[in-house]
Amino acid sequence: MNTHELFHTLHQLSRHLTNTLNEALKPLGLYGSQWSAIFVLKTKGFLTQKELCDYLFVEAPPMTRTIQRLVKQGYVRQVPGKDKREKIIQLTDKALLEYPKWEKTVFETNESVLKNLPETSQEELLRLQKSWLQQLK
Amino acid sequence: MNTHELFHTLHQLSRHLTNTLNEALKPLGLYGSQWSAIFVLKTKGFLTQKELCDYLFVEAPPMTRTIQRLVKQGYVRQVPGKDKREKIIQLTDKALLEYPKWEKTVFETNESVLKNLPETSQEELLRLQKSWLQQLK
DNA sequence: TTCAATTAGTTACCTAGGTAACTATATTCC
DNA sequence: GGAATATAGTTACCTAGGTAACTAATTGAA
Repeated sequence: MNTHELFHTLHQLSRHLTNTLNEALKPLGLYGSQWSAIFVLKTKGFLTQKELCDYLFVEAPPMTRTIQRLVKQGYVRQVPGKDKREKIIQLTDKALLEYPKWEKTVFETNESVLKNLPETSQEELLRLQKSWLQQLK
Repeated sequence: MNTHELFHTLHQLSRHLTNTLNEALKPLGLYGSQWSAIFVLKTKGFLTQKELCDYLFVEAPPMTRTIQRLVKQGYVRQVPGKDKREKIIQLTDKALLEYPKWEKTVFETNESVLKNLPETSQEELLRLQKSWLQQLK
């Protein structure tokens, strides 16, 4: 098995998709890292920063930065938790208003990079990736 | 098809593997980006910086940094080309001497993260990734 | 109960990789 | 041949994400 090629193509795919997403989000004034946090917050309602980190498997410092940017743009609110160390994060009305446009853009971008990959391949790829990722944790 | 999950797991896999590789290379005094350049130089002999960029699908500025670090460590030499804008990059004897150890470390790291993923899955994954990547270019 | 250990979040600084703007050399076209 | 254009590489600066060291709050144990 050519493990080198496997890692190399995976790395390139990831970079390519990140770049494509960032380019699509640029006119909306968002970055990919912000979108990933927004997406989780939209589906989960509200979370502490720690929970957001755990969910996205990202360390705390980059998450602090992402959230501070979102706060500055008025898309996210930080509410102190019962445990006063915690900050509970939630989307603002402004964000909820913009959300459908963001989601549409991301969805269309995803579709466009997948349009030549058969549906069965997409599903097989997802299955293999999930299985691999699970074994790594 | 859940495109979001597909991109999310791909991104996480890529990050996880990058981190694992960097951790394994740390005691050798190398970073992953340096290894990827070294690997290409070892298999191709010598290349201009431009050719290295094209091969790794990386922009010129990060490649400049990677090479400058390798030059500083004495693992790489920059020779002016016939076209005086170009710099031809080649591994030094010092690098060639260390190479087997580096390769062994990387190989073992790759094996360790793949050990629970069946060979057939690995091959299928590589096939799907290559096919997808090809369609994106 | 008080003092040590743990935890949530921040700050500072590192690598990876991207764009924009620049320099210096090559190429093209009149 | 000389001016415009293209190309290789560098520099400056941006985001993404990592570790180490720190603060403040909480938990646990003597």
